[in-house]
Amino acid sequence: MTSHKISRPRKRDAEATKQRILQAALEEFSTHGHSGARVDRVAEGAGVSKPMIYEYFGDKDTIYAAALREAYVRIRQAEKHLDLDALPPEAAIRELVRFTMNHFRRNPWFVSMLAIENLRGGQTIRQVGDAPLIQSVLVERVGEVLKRGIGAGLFRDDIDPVDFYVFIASLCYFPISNTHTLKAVFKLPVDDAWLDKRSADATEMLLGFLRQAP
Amino acid sequence: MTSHKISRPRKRDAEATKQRILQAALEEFSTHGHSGARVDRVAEGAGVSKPMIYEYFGDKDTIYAAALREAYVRIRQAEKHLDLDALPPEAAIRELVRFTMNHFRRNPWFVSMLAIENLRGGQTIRQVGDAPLIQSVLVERVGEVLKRGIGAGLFRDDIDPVDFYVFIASLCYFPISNTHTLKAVFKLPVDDAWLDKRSADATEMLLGFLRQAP
Amino acid sequence: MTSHKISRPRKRDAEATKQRILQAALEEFSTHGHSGARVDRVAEGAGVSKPMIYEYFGDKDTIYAAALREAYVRIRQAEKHLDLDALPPEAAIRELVRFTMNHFRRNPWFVSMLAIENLRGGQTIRQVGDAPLIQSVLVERVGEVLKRGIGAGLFRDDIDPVDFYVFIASLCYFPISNTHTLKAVFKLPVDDAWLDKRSADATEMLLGFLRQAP
Amino acid sequence: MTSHKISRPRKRDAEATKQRILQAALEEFSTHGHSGARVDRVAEGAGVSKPMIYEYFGDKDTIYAAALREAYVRIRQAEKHLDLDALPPEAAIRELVRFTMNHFRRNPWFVSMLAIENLRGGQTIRQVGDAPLIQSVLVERVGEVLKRGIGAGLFRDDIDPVDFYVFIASLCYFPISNTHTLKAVFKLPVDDAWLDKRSADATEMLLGFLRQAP
DNA sequence: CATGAATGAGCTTTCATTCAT
DNA sequence: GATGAATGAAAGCTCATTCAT
Repeated sequence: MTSHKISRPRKRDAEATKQRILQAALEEFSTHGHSGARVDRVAEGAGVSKPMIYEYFGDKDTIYAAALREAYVRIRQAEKHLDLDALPPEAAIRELVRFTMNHFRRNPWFVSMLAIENLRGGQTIRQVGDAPLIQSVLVERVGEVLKRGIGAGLFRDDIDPVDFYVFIASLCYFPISNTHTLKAVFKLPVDDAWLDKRSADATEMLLGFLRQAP
Repeated sequence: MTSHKISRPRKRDAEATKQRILQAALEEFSTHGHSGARVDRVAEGAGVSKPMIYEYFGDKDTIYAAALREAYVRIRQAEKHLDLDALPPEAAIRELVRFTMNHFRRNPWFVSMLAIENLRGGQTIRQVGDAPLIQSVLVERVGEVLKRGIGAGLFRDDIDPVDFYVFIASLCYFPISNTHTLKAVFKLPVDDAWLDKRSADATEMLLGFLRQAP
Repeated sequence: MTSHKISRPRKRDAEATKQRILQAALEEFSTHGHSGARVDRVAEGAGVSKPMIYEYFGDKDTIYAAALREAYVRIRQAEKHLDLDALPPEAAIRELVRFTMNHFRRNPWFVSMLAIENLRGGQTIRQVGDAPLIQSVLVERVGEVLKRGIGAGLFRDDIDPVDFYVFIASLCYFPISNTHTLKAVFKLPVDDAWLDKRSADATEMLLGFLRQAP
Repeated sequence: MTSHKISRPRKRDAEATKQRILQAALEEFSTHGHSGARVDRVAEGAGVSKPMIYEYFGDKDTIYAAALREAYVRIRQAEKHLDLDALPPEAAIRELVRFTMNHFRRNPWFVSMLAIENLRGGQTIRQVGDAPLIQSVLVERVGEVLKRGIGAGLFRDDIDPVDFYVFIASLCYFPISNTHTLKAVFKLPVDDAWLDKRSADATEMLLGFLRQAP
């Protein structure tokens, strides 16, 4: 998420204003959590007055819900850039893992929003529903790759794409989401090099798993 | 007749009170996060007056730090019950994964505290330091098991125990920490059965990885 | 082709708009009081934008003043329908009381405006001045009836018409203005039947008073 | 209601503090109405900080309810000082009217609270219920006097005490509650002399009514 | 030690009013 | 003339923290 000051507010443009608020809200909530977020800071970040925010969204919870939804929308958008069709199955898996790791690494605000929403018991995501907008595109890609791999006799055929995607996500999410405790507790150097190695090892692990007989 | 005689029980009481506060704080912070936690609720949960809490801890941040430390202490305590010495290397790995998964599953407050502290950028854990009290015993166990496995020619010899433990943790942590979004977004039934399957598959994945030539 | 031709309709529209605002304001202020009234709701009720309201009236206090004045204007208008000339004095008094009671009963917004303005210490009515527009027609009628009654030797001759009208008003106003507390505190059934009985009794009371020797 | 600054707050006395808040709330609500009342002013008037008020009462509506109840409690207290037993029936009625008029005149805050609560549709009084604390003592007195008058063959026997009390109240309430509009609209000099005359005339009117055959 | 009473500072939300088109 | 967009100022309410007993 680019945090450089939003370009000078073009006044009297409702849609643009709403978008600026959303952007600021996403920054604020992902950095401070739900209770820690301050509507004042959202207003300042968006370059608008507080009443505008309430005009457009109603109350803090609704701003949060909108920000969470926005997080998913953006991530989904970013995921569309992944194209695995040209790659053979195993290479596709490699690319998938690499992509996922980078995805989380470059969009830590998304990882934060996930953590925050889960800490809240998923109250909001459950209501946002709106599956098509929210569901990861990656799962579809995974499904396609697995099918190709199975067809080529390379992968076992008893793996659910969602379950498998959760493995990928698990391996990529944790080192990013828990960077700080990993550094402090295990003295790990959670930097790009370490994450790249992690990504590579995870890939091997996952491919090994896929190659195993059921 | 000095007051000497009762000074011992007093101390006992004080210690017990402090412990009750810690327990209440742990519950409060893990369920509501740092900003969401309320000192009033901690006091009520501990059955003491608010000034008591300030007497013992100073301010909210310090209570939080103590609760975080307490979380690690308790988890470390629980980890001591794991004994892998009697098991052959591969069985030991299986047990380790099983144990870790159950560990997170049964102590969701710990998972929450990890998420919370990481969202805060690890501010506190970095200061708590106190490594010996905090570092996971599991890493040592992992180290021992890996060594035995390497000695027996079963496992590759280029794996760092900490790195490997992080793989285990990744695979077990994510489905627990992100239960709610997994349910809402992927319609996954994140229940005991699903988690057991996950644990089993993760085990295979990890063993496969250990068996691979470097 | 000047714009002259449409200037008349414009004026008509402007006047009509102003009237709609006044109507909405009257509703709003009489139901919510001065502080409780919301300019937004007046705008919505009148079907115009807020700036329009400020264009026409200036500020909330001025709207209130206009609404109060409007209340008096309307009431005065309604009072014109009372014709006592054909009735003998005692019947005229009966009709007068009946009319007043119904007047308050059917125009509770007027009773409310009176209460509201008095709670505000009469700040506004004092400034509105504008006596001719505001003074009740009823007082004149009362004066005429009393004169006729005195002339006929039926009524005592030391009664001031205004004072007497205030008696009528007192007896009719209170049960309407205080309906809710009367219901709650005295369990009175303040409905049409009860008010009719009240009106009848009040009439006897007032006639008895008029017949008494000074 | 004495409005001179309350004697220096004796700190750390919960009951006294609560009472001071109640006093200040009564002043504030009766002067400014429900929406117009400011919690800040109540706090200042009571010599406490705002949080104290919320600690003791919860929210603005509850403060209002407590103030309304307090108004009734005080009025009932004041009404206890009326003793009619020694007076013959007609004198007792005279005294009753005189007392009621003075009651309203000296406690305008009570008249205001009645008007305010009625403007709110009696929302609160309906919930306060609590009849014994709220019902006027005067009604009982009226009942006793009427009974004595009927027994002495002086009064008609078809008058309900409550209904009759409402006549008294009507005649005394209106000139007080509507002082300001009466002054502004009818140029009436609503002062002590005028109110005394009113009281006297009302008495005659009411006695005449009581003496009439049914 | 222990606590009921109290508060400064800040948070979310509202509202009369104005700007800019 | 008309309005959607915007805001300064304040209102109700909360919370970490301290006082006084």
